[in-house]
Amino acid sequence: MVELTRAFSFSLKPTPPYNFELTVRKPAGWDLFTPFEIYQDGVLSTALHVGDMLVGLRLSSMGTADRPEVRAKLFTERELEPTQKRLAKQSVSRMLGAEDDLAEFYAVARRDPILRHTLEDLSGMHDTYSDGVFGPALLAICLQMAPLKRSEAMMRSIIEIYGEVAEFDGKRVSVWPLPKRMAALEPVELARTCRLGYRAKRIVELANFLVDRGFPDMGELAKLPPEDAKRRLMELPGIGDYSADIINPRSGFPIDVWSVDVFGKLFYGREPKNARAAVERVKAEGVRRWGEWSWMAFFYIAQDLRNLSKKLGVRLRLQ
DNA sequence: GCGTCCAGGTCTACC
DNA sequence: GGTAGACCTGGACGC
Repeated sequence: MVELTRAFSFSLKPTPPYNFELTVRKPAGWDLFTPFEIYQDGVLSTALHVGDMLVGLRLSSMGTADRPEVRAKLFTERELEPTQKRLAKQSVSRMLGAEDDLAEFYAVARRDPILRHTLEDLSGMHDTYSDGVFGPALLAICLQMAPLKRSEAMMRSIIEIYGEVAEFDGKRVSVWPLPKRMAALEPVELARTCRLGYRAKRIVELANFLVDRGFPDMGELAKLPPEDAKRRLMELPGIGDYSADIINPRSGFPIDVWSVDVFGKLFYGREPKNARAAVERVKAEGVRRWGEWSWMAFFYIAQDLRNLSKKLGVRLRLQ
């Protein structure tokens, strides 16, 4: 456990519309940074690594979706220099999607027969990002070839056994481990302790790749053309087309055997008979329809399945 | 209770 | 360059 006793506060003025609650607590249950974060009375207590530094974060909203203001208190083990504080504030702003302008996507969505329904429910929901690729990559690997329940169990085990616990503001929050911690493990041990099966070997190889060769963080990846960022991500051990689409910031259309049913039904009115065989076809149709906004379309639809089922009169498989 | 199937993919050997 | 087959595990399902 790491006690984070130093703190500084700041506020962010995100680009409106910005709905704080929808952004930090996604309707489909996607975590902001860790499954162990705590949301109570409009306040999110979470923790993460910024670079190699463990930080705690207390987030709340002081504004509205149209005039947003996010109050943040950042906790660290040691006092930060002014420059470090400025960089940390920039990182938090980027990770919360505070600088992303939704206007162009919303213009596309309002004209789209499927997406327009999601705007009624999710207006102001921004996509969020982690700092490094290791956490999202672990998530993607745990999602491979497993029911969601089992994927969640694997992720929780990794964090509980090998992650760090941040203690700050009277709370304890467990976070994803850093690559250097996982690189030192024996795959057999990791597989046994976290019930990871063949994924353990891939995770250790991935950790060693990141430690030995380095890799751009999410901010650097976001500056690359999306196809270049995806190519870089697919160089990582255990990361293929689907996983790269999950990790790639602001890009991708990650169709798998679950989402192929959902989007098959939305596009063609029925679930494909052979889900695996239909992945490429459904993915191509999504990219054809939504182009550069494919990821945002996927993101908004995935968060709104229950409402879309009612509004469109189709039965969509929930997550 | 037991056997079989398959799930929010990726990698490798083989052609 | 394309593709079948292997890969951990555990819940669901049929019998």
